[in-house]
Parts: sequence; structure tokens; C-alpha cells
Amino acid sequence: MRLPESNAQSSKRDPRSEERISCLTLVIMPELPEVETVARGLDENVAGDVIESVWLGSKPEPLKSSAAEIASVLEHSRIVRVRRVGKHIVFDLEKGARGEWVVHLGMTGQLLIASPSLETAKHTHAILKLASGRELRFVDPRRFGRLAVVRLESGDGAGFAAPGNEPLEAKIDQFIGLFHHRKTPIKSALLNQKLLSGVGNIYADEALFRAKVRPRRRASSLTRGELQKLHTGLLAVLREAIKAGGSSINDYVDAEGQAGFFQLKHRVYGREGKPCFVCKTPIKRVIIAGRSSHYCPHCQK
DNA sequence: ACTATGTCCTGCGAGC
DNA sequence: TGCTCGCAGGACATAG
Repeated sequence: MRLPESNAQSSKRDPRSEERISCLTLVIMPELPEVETVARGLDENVAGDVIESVWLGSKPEPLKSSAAEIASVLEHSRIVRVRRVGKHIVFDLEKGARGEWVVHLGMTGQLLIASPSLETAKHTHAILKLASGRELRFVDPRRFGRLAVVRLESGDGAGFAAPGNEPLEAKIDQFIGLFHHRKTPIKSALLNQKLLSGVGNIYADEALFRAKVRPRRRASSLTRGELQKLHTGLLAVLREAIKAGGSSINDYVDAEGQAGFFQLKHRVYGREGKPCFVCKTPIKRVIIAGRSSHYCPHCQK
């Protein structure tokens, strides 16, 4: 994971600079903690602002709603709040009727707050002009990201919902109930967004390391105790990552500092061949469900 | 009802 | 030095 070169130029000395958020979004793989951090940062910076106009890229856009639908919901709406739902960023909107703008960052998606004078980056798919004079831009080179809108007709519309359970809120019995009968590898089950929404490849590996469970194990083979440790490990690693990201929002100084998520050392992810921090055994990498999976063959059973 | 696999997309880096 | 090729991965489609 390297810093894209654009990171250097978007980093400014002033920690209050609106460029802060772009710095953050450039260096991360958006799983739950990263999306949470981006959503919080956006909430702090654009809540209360009004979307004056919307430009959507003309190429095959990464849109789930039609361009016209997105523009009609977004334009002249006030951003009430920005929050995370699973791996999605949800903008609560108000324009007489309520609505929601739902953004999924995919792998490489970024939501940047920029001044109109800032050069438009390659792969910019959407630009929202805000009443404050700033722009909110959606940039996504790999186009795995998605944009959609939800109209909420009356006051009590359901709104956007994640397909599965919120990992940070799932109680232990609920957690065990999700996994204990499944024959698929526990790693695959953790990545299944219909079970838990928000866990991605990195934190799945890290949680399994903390639980001392190998990723290839059938979910149904895990004992109650192992599932409890997995639940604990997952909560711990997600909370630590959110804390690390959150601190970078407050303490971010410049790109050299590489605060935030760089404070959180992965114990197995991306460490193939390197010694386990616990027992020094080289970390192994295998492919499960098409995804690279990292584990310690000694610590994890 | 589950589970497994292929596909999308671009930038980057390893290897020749 | 310059090129090719494989890899990265979330969500969805499709097949089993």
C-alpha cells in the first residue's frame, strides 16, 4: 500500500485545511473503520451545507441510480448528516422531502472536499457544488465504487439499510447464530456482507489471527469458545482501527506524519513470509474464495 | 438455501 | 530501459 503521488500535493501544513479529508481518503482501503472515519470527517465538514448543483461524468458511470435521479435528489438539498452504514457512506438530505445519497467507495473511491480551483483529478466521476463555495468530488480510478440515491417519501421511510448486521452492534449470541451452522470457510463467512456488513479482507484476517483460528476452517467447525474469541477479536481490531483513524482526523499534520491508520500495525495481513509477532513463525498466505488470506500456521489452529 | 467461482477496473511493481 | 503480465479486492452474477 503506497501513497499515491497526488497525496503529496494535497497535503497542506494547516491542519484545519479542508484538504485534510482528501489526505485521509487517499491512503486507505475502505473497510468499516476507514469508511467510519471518512463519514465522520465529512459529517464534521459538510453537514449543514447545501448542494447547489451536480455534475456526473459522462462515461459509463458507476451509478446505481440513474444520473437524472441522482441529480434530482441531490440538487438544492441540505446535507443534514453524514454517517456510515456497513461500508456505505450515507448523506441524510433535506429538501422539503427527505432523501439519502449513498456512496460506496469500492476499492479506490475517494470523496474529496476541494476548492473549485483545485485541478480535477483523473477518474473524477461526480462533482457537487456546495453553497459554501467548496466542492465535494467523487474520484474512483478502479470504478468499483457506487453512487445511489434513496427517496424517502414520508417522514418515516425506511431509508438505506445494510444487507446484514452491524458488526459493532452484533451481540455474541447473534454473532454465533450467524456462523455456527455454515459450511463455508470462516474467512468467506466473515466477508459475506449479508451476515456482517462492513468486514473486509484485512480485518477478517486480523480478527482470525486474534481468535487463533485458521481462515480455511469451516465456520461450523468453530467451537463456541472460538466464536466468542472471534467476536472479541473482531470488535477489538475494528475499534482500534477506528480510534487510530479518528485520531488522525484530530491530529493530522502532514503527509510525512502518516498518522491515523499507519499507527495500526497489521499482524498478519500483507506480512507473508515475515515472522509472526508472537512466535516468529513465517506468516503464510493462501487464496480463499479468490481472496488472499494471511495467517500464522503455528498460532492459528 | 447455500456455496463456489468468475467478472469488473486500473495502477503498480516484479521480472525479464 | 522498457515492456508484459499478474495482482489487488467488494459486490454482484451465474453456476452448481
